[in-house]
Amino acid sequence: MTTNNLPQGEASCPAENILKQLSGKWKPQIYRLALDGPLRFNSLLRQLQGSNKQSVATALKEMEEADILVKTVVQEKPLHIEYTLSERGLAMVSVFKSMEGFLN
Amino acid sequence: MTTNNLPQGEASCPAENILKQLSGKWKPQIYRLALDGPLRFNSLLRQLQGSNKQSVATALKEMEEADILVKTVVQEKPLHIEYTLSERGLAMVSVFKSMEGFLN
DNA sequence: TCAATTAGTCAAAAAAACATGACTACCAAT
DNA sequence: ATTGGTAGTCATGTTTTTTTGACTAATTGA
Repeated sequence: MTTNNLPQGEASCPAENILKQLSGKWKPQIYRLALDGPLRFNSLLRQLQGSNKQSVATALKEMEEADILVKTVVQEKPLHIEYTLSERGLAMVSVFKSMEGFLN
Repeated sequence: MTTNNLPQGEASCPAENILKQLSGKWKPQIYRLALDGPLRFNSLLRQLQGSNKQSVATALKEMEEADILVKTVVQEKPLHIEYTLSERGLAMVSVFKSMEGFLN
């Protein structure tokens, strides 16, 4: 059992939720790449040096659940999936911008 | 060995460093309490329900190393230690402010 | 001098996060 | 029919983070 039992993913400090949604080994990089355009699984995997399917899949799923990314099935030539920043995800660029002043 | 070998705590994505400095199970709460005034170890421990000495000590040390908190020995009545937000730490309030728009 | 409060450290265990390798399933082209 | 690309899942193992409980050491008040 976890030590503090709060409703559902609710932290005692508001920022905790956002921090969790953005942190982890791959999420910041995924977020950054998503700013440049839609992401595709295998391509992403190749771009994230040292990553692996499992971790990337988990990160994508969590970011989707957190409404940062939106997953779309693209009905085209090779029928594939795209991950794009949601409206909320795009708005979060302000959070990253605010961090840029602290690059020690 | 870690999968990516970059200089020293340098991440491939600038925000990663800041995110690391602020995340962890206790850091956001500690940060928040520090906004209200100087922190003292035992008092902090009591306020952070479900925490433990070790984790709090580690968080404090890391936040000090990241120049978020400053540790001071206070030469007073019961001779104690205080943790206060550094200039940089205080400035980081803007990062937390920017997160407040995303309280899902 | 005894007990409490100050602020921790240390070794070990438990829990959470991350990585590995095998496997699945669909579609398209050869 | 087989190969290769799409996007994953699953069980397992390793690594990192967090917790537990015992211990230390200086200071203070009775």
